[in-house]
Amino acid sequence: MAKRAERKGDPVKLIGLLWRPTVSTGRSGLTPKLITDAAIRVADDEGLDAITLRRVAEELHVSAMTLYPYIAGRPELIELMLDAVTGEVYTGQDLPAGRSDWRDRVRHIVTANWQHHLRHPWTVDVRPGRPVPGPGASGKYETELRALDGIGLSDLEMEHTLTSLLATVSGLARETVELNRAREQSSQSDLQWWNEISPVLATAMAGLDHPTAERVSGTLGETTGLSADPEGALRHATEVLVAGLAALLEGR
Amino acid sequence: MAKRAERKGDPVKLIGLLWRPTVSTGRSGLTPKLITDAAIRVADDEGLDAITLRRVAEELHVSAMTLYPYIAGRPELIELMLDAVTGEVYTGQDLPAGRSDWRDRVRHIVTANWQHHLRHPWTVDVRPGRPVPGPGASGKYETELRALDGIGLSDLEMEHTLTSLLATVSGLARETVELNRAREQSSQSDLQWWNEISPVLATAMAGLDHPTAERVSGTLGETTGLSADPEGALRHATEVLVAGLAALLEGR
DNA sequence: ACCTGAACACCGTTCAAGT
DNA sequence: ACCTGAACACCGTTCAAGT
Repeated sequence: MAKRAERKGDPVKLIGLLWRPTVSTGRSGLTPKLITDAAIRVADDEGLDAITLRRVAEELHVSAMTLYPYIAGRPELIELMLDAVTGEVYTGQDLPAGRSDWRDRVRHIVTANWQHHLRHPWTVDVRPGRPVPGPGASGKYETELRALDGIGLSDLEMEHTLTSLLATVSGLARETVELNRAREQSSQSDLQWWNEISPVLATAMAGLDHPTAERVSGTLGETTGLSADPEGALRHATEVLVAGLAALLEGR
Repeated sequence: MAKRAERKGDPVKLIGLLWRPTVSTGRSGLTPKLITDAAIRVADDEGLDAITLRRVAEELHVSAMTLYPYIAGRPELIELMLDAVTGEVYTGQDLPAGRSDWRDRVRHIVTANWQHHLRHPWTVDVRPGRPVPGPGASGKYETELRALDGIGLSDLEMEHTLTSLLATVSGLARETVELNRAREQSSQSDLQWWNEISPVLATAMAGLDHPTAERVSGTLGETTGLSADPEGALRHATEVLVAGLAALLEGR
């Protein structure tokens, strides 16, 4: 486990794999791309923890050690997986830059990234590192910056807006994904869960007074039926961001 | 690894541990709190991956198996660690609700949480699950909601504002933390790193045209000397949020 | 009654041995 | 030249054995 995190990996080698994924080096017919696609299937179904070289190799009917010459190691494989799905965030739908109103372009970036994380839940579990740009991430970055270009923001403001926007989306997607996982694992709705917890919690918290928290989470539960509402938070955050950018641009 | 994620853990037991951490069950003198504090020291220095029961037990001069009766298991220990540091986000500084301008209260929440994540970098690596409220998280939630109370937002808007705000901070802190880790591990500055990568990358990307991305990351590099700037993105996002909330409130 | 050693079923990765 | 089995140094957790 500790060992996993320690190996550094060679960025130059990774770039080669990212940009030339169909070059085969062996006689088994394997390519980085074939391995990556198989791994994405496994991760979509079983989560990032299921991505072990033994498990992916099994999927491809080879031994785990066969994979090493093609993908260098586990961290590199995950980078390859991430870049592959990142490149598909806008496939099958129109590009954000196509919308005439910049507000709609911002909203489109938000929903496309949200759907992307829910389609590939493991993406919220991947630790970011020093970004080594692959074709997928590069193309997405260009697509999204274009949607923010020409509306009156400076280059730096465009970069900061996009970076923070994507951090908000992925942070809230992470909460949603893990909540869904918890719901599945316990096969309990939020209400059932709460009913099991609350008597114990009431005893534990006896004497403590958190009036604001009680009022607000009471309202949340009554309005949404949920104990936490990251998706609602994202809708709200998107509109606040749009209003804030508009105010910023108007003041010029 | 897969096994780690699979064990569910008993929430009722966890609540007991969270709220009565100094109850000792054995003759070794250990308590959940002592174990938790030792684990936090290890994690602050060596990261979340270093939190193995063997490693924590070594710190306390007992065997790994001794810990089980006190902390139930690794996932529960991490929850205990997280709640403990969460309770200290505002210790040693004034509470956000003390500021007279709500804008300053929002900014205070942002900086306190940012510093918290940088002080305990492992916090950005903990997977959120179904939240089991401990004393630390409950107190912080009350503190932060109070800072947003009475400025004209509905209960639901307060909740959504806080949730999205914290997701943005932790998402950007996560990027910063992992960037710092990568910089330490490679002992390379962003510039050195870039000089090693860019010739290989230029060859790989030959023929591809990403004019907006090139222009914007060029500006970012020239202005900040960095290849990525999550901290700047947070400053920008905070001001946009404040402006957006102000616009929302004015329209009423 | 509490503590712990050995054991189980996993990991990523290396390296020598097979084909 | 490519593929792979055994081995190494780890995990979390269980359970029977020790004190």
